[in-house]
Amino acid sequence: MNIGEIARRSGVSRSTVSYALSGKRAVSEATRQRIQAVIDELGYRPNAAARALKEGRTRTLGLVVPPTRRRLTFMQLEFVASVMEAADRADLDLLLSPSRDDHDRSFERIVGGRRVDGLILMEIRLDDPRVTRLQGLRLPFVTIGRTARPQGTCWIDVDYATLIDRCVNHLADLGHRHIALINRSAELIASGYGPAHRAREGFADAVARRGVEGVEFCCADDAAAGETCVQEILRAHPEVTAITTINEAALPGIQRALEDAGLNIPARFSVAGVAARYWAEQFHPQLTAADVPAVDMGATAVDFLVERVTDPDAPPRQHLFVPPISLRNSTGPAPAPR
Amino acid sequence: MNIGEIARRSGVSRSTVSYALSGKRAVSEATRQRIQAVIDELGYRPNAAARALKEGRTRTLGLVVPPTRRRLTFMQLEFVASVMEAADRADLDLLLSPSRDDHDRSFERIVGGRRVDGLILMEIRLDDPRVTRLQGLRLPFVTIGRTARPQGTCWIDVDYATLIDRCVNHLADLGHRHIALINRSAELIASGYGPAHRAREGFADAVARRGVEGVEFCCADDAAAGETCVQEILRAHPEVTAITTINEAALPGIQRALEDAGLNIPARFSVAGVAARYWAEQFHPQLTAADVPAVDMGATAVDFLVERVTDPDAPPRQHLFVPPISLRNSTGPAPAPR
DNA sequence: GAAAGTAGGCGAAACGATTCGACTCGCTAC
DNA sequence: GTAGCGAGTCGAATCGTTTCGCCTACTTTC
Repeated sequence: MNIGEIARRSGVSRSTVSYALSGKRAVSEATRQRIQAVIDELGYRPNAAARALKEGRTRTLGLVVPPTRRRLTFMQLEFVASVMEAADRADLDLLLSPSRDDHDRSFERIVGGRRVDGLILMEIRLDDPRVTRLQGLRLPFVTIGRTARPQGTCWIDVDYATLIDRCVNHLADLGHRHIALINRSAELIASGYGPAHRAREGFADAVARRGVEGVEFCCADDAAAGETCVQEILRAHPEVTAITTINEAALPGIQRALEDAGLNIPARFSVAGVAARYWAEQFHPQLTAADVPAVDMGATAVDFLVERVTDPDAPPRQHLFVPPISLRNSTGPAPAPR
Repeated sequence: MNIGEIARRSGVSRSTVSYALSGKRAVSEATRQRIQAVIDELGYRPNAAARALKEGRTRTLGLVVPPTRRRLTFMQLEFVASVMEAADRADLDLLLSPSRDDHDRSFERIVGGRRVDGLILMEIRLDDPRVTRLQGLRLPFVTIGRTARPQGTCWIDVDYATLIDRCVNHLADLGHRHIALINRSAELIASGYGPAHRAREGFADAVARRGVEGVEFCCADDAAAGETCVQEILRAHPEVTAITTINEAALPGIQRALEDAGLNIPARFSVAGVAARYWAEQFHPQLTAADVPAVDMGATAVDFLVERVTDPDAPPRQHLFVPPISLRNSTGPAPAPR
């Protein structure tokens, strides 16, 4: 069921069929219709491999996701889903690669075998081997998150520093004087994970500027860790009346620990974070949070990448998302000191 | 950077390079090493499109996931992740397609363009157009879930009927006499979604056999729906003392509504469900549930599919997962009637 | 009415791999 | 001494497209 068969049955040459399909040269309306009729009847679609070979492009994008030993966060999940749909809208296929490093098997397969026209990389570290690898290969890519020197590359990112700054300001405005930051895990920070570093910096700056006292805690990405982390905070820093966090996965545990400690939210304790909107709304009370626009981000990443694929010499585009804080029900005035 | 370049630089023909790489014919150790040295130096990897064209197979699997307007459940997410890793282990690439129907663009692209050697289909309906389409095309596939007549096809599924049966039995053993089933959404049931239908049947059979009273409620896949659903149950059926559910996403709302109604779990009310283990453990108290083995399922699906791709004439394999119920802290003896 | 242009079509050469048949050695067996 | 065989290699065909150059008619233009 190839183009030759279509050509034979419609009594024209293979090239005519090709031109009828692509429209790159004139084909008389009569033959075009004849060809189309045969194609419809036989349900022909050009073979992707042959086309890729000839054209030198695969019409496929790659999405490099972190291997799931560490579970995906809701934000990441939403992002993956939105990339999938954006690629679909652009009539591009999406190849998934679970890789953290440039030597991982699937990364090697996809990049070495030239299976994709461009790549979207998630979970970028400040110093990321995949980025340097791809730069050497002149394979277009967009990173979600920035490396330490992001000037020449194409990226989108969430401005965690500013978001945490806003959370701190919001809490300080409400009268809180002792605020804790629940960051991501210590390993993640040690591995140079940008958002965790930038949240840390934003927090330090904000508490300094507002003259409030801030303490930072690292916390693994799950509810149990969130629970023990809050217990630890309450024990070591009983003066703390508000928490801000970028650790989505810890939220259920944070909430539970506060509840168990009898600290009603928001009357006795406030929580303000950065999270996917859906996730923030699952909480009780619903979480005052900067809603990370994962869906927009996915669409933007695909847009940037497509642009880069079609015109590799265009200056790389970059976008920093700074979503506003949605005021919900988890923050309130600081309780009167006892 | 193609095989011809490698051949030129190592002073042999292209075919010799190919044989040196594949080992399908003898190549003297000396030339093999010479070729390998050139390859290592230049970092050559065979072009996937050319290879696919010649070999007639793409070394790629397709995973058809439901479009995300309706959000993926945790179980589905875990499944996708595990398929991704299993494919990677088998040295196969994974193409993602967000399609519900056989006419969806990406389904058409992937299937029509012969981009994959086989497909894994999620969210199978009892009567699914994609299945009939693929059967006509002789393209290997594995379904997650079964159609109404699954005899000739290759599938894996979770035995929701039996699991709900076990939940009901567990609750009945604890003395509960009025049990509610919180099923998935009414639309899903109307569209012929197997798990929801089979849960319904399993529930009906089990309550009949145990002689307890059962009521079934449909519920959309989110916390808010779960909350109102429980409120409705408590209003319309105040005699109910236990809930069983396959609706993962509703769990936070179920829990919250019971809490707000002052019904302590498990002292005053019991909940037993079917859920991803991680999700079940996030609850408070942790949920007594049949832990759906999403990771095993992903690996099995890939195994079955690979087997079918390599030997299309082998009888199609099938597997019904019946995970045991993990007793956690959300079920207890029925409260004494007031 | 010849030159020039255009619409419509065809054939063949790519793209980069794999694989089949054929060829040349050197060795063994009779 | 020659037939047979296996190891090692090469050339050419092939997979299914796209695209370039060329060719033929037919129209237009002066």
